[in-house]
Order: sequence, then C-alpha cells, then structure tokens
Amino acid sequence: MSKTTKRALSGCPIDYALSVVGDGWTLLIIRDIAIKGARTYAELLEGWEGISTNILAQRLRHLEEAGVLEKRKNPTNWRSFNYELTPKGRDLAPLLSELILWGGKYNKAENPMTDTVTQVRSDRVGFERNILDAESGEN
Amino acid sequence: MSKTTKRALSGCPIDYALSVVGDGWTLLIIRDIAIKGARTYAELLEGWEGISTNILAQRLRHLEEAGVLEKRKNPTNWRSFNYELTPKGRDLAPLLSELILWGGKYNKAENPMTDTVTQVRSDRVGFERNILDAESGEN
DNA sequence: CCTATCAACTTGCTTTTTGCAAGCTGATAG
DNA sequence: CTATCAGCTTGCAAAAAGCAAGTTGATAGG
Repeated sequence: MSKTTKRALSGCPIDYALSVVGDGWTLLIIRDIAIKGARTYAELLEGWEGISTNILAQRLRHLEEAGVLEKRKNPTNWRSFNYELTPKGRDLAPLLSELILWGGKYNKAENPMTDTVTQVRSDRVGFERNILDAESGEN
Repeated sequence: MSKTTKRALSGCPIDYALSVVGDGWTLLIIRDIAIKGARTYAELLEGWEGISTNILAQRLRHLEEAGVLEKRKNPTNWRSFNYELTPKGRDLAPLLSELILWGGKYNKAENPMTDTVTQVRSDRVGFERNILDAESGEN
C-alpha cells in the first residue's frame, strides 16, 4: 500500500486522515511531541517504543510535507532542531483524546499512563487546550 | 514492529489502541462495517481501496481475537458469515467521528463522502448513536 | 587554520510484511 | 455424487521495516 495510491485519492475523509497519520508510528511521534513534550530528533528516538532512526527520519519528513509538523532551529542549541506541531497537527488533539479514552477503557495491562487517562476523563477540554494552545513562535 | 512487542506492553493507552487498530487497513475495515454497512467477507473485499484477500483474512482474525469483531452465521445465506462489531468495536465510533472531522477539514481532494462529513458536523451524537446502537443479536 | 564534537541524519544489508494470482475447502442444492 | 460458491490458504515477488555503522557540517577550543 504505497503512500500515494488510491488511498488518499478515494476522497474519503477517513482514508485521507489515515494516509497522513494512519501508520503504526506516526501517532506515537505526535503523542511524544504533544503530550510528552519531546522536541528534538534525539528525544523522539528515545521514545518508549524504540523507533529506528531511518524510519523516524522518513516519518518526520512525511509529516512535515503533510503540514502536520514544522522543523525550526533550536534557539538555545545551535546544532539542534525543534519539531513543533502546526495548527493542523494540534488539531489532532481530539483524536488523541479518543485514543486515550478507548485505550484506557480496554487495555488491561499495568498502566504507567493512568494519570493521562484520568486527566482526559476528568478534564478533556483542558487536556486538549494544552495541546491546541501550545505556543510555538508565530504560526 | 511485530504485533506483540513492547508496543502493547508499554502500558500507554495510545500504544494499546494503536496495537489493535493502528495499522493502515484496520480502521478502513471498521469504517466499512460501521458506516457502509458491509457485513460479509466478499463485501469487505470490494471496499473502495482494494485490500488483498490474505491481508483481509489476517486482519479479521486479529480483530476477532482483540474482541472488536464477531463472526456469526448469516441467517439467510448458509454459506456466508456476518462480521459484526462488538460493544468494544462500536465504542470506536467517537474515534471515527474525529477522523472524519479532521480528514474533512484538511483533505482538499474531491470528496464523495462530503455527506458523511456534513452529517458528523451537524449531528455528531446521532452519527455515533447509529453505530453504538446497532443491533447485532444479543451482545 | 585545523581538529574534535555532536545532533541529525544516510547508507547498506537482513528480516518481516504486503500484494497479487491462483488454488483449496466443504456444506448443500440438484 | 457432482457442481456451486463464500470464504478462505498458499506460494512467490515486491515493498517496507529494523539494525548497525557511517556521513555531514557548523562551531568551539586549541
């Protein structure tokens, strides 16, 4: 299923959404940026699940091209870059909410992120505002 | 990224959710059942995007094992089966809403499913109730 | 200048997953 | 006892993911 087959062209909004964020890694990257506060390439590499470096680079490029992320110079470390969500990326906040609620409801494993589930359950609006209102330069 | 690596075990609800519905095809299958009303293997094969038969079989097995789908005999055609959403599967309705809203907002292609986007925008509760209240035997 | 540093990638190769076409299965209608 | 047909399997080629090691390039320190 190549990236630009009938998939994105079917015109179905679900299909379009999945063509942008529908692979196994993309929403974890967005989670790390939106919730965990990861910003640099190195921070994203260290995520809990261990994405490999070539795949991370590829996905970041894809997300930039899709207008979900923006790469900008880190103001304090000249050789580092910050990946930030664009408004389009921040608009994924409600999707994250639903993933957290559904995952929190049905995942029976031990849960280090119980606090996040609890937060979304008790104050979904606040959770999403944290993501939506994130300042990132101008945008 | 095998199906049962650290991914599902990280305890993160997003990670768990993605381990169940996070690949490119799964949510399209759920869309076809929940929205398009597809029920049989053959109907699912004919979806707009053209999933291949071995992958469809694999995904259906995975979704059954995860408790999202249920396979039951078709009452009118003895050699056919119906795939139906379980309560866990129907609980994905809000996730579909968000995908549709996000996809509808940012997809700039021609859009055969504009009606669905419009419906979710104007009556999200009703849209989700259609999925959540679907009768499917006992459940 | 010139060399070491280090964040951010690339590259090359192996393993896994996907895609496609063709074939198998098995209950029943005729 | 044979054809049918929905629902799959199987085999093989192509694409994607995973892993380890190497490359790049601006600058800080000598």
